[in-house]
Amino acid sequence: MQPHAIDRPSIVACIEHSGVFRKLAGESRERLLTEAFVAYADRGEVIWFAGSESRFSATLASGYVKLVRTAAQGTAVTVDIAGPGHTIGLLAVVEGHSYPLTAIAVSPTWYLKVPAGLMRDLYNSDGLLRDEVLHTMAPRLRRAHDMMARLTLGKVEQRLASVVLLLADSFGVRHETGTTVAVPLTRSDLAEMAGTTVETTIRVLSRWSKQGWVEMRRRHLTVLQPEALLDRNESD
Amino acid sequence: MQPHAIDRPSIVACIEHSGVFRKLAGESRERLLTEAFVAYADRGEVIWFAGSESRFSATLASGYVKLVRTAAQGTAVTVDIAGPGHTIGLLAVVEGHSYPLTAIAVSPTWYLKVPAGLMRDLYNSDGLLRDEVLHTMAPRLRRAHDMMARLTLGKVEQRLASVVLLLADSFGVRHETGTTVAVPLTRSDLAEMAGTTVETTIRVLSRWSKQGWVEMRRRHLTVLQPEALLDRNESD
DNA sequence: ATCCAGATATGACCACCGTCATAACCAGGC
DNA sequence: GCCTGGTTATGACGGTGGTCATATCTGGAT
Repeated sequence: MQPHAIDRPSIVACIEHSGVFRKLAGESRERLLTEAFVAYADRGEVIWFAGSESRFSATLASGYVKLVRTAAQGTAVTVDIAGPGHTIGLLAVVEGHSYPLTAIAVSPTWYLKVPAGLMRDLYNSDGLLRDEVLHTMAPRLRRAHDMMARLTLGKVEQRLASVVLLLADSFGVRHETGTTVAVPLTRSDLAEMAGTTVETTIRVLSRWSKQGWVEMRRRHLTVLQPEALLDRNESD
Repeated sequence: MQPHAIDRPSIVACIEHSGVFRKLAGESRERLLTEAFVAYADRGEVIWFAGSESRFSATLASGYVKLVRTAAQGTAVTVDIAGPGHTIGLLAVVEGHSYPLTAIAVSPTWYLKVPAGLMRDLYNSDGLLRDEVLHTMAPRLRRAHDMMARLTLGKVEQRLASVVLLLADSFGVRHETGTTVAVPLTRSDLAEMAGTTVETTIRVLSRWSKQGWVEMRRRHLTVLQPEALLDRNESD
């Protein structure tokens, strides 16, 4: 059907690639296998809206999801990105709150849908899972603080450099010439993350492109000289 | 000695006011009482530096602490503020990492110093404590995402309004005329949080003051008309 | 094939705000 | 008392980057 869509993964495959569920065994694993199910979201599709009741968590098997905060006027800010192996909506489900952020697929995405009730049971009964949950939260909090710092301080070009480097670091595929960001993000997405406009983002990126620091194709970004981008942060 | 310093609290008092330790009982509580100890930090004193090995967590009894990220050039950004009852350094200690942020007291502060070894023992043995840790992390992550969004989007005045409202919300003391922020923050501190300069912060605040929206004394800020500040976010 | 929406690209204008300079003010130390 | 360092305050100037306008390019749908 969808030319770019990867084949539907099995539940076992979802579990095996997941940071949170991988080590799970015994009855917990059994329940996951029977009560959780695989779902699909197309590019641009909303998996859940901020403010809605949390009914399930999503463990990504393939594809990428952006977590967006929408302000009153409609302006949106992407505060985090999740990729294969990551689980989103975990805190909301465990704590019984509504989702704080809107989750939108940025590429065709297969994921494991774990109902809230099941997730809460597993969390309460399985000590191992609790540890794993904490271990996934810690880096996210650190990343959030990190980005906060980078976003507040400095000029737009530095902020964009930070965003691009973070993306290359978190979701980069390395090859001889450089590192390609695996997430198919538009300039508009990047702008949302760096807190600037599409126009400025385009301007900065094409400047970098002319310098030979990055290479761009539609929705694809390759970092050729990360040092050059790093320099953009230090200077000034 | 210090005229502004509040009297040294007892260990029991620290535990009772703490979100994390309050419910602790039995052996866990015993160990806390014998192995943890009360410490003091003066205004401006560094409790720990980012990057240093995490040797203890700090549970605040009185006073306020800012958590700061320092960039390469020396510019600092305040990413979070902790008040009485809050525990900081928890994740670093439990996960065995070094502190990700620098902790600086913004007012005379009494706190409970819990050694890393003890904290890890308690965390591993006491299921209740694990839950509490997660419950303290969740709002912090949400707050971080919230601030990220507010900081990226919009003009400086809006960002400052967000910061001030958040402070009034988290640490405000309400009385007839308005809400006073209990944390003794300088304009420079506010600037660090909003990602702007001291000068701009002063200009904006004195504009608000002339409008009668806020009232200022040295290191003290009272919000008189929160709606007016909220409007600053919506408009434009 | 054609059409269309979304993505990419570039230019002109000017408001906002960061930088620098200068000064008054306040608290604490001696 | 005086002096010192931190905080608050205000003005002038210039550049960054947001806004608007316009145009081309690409991929997917029919």
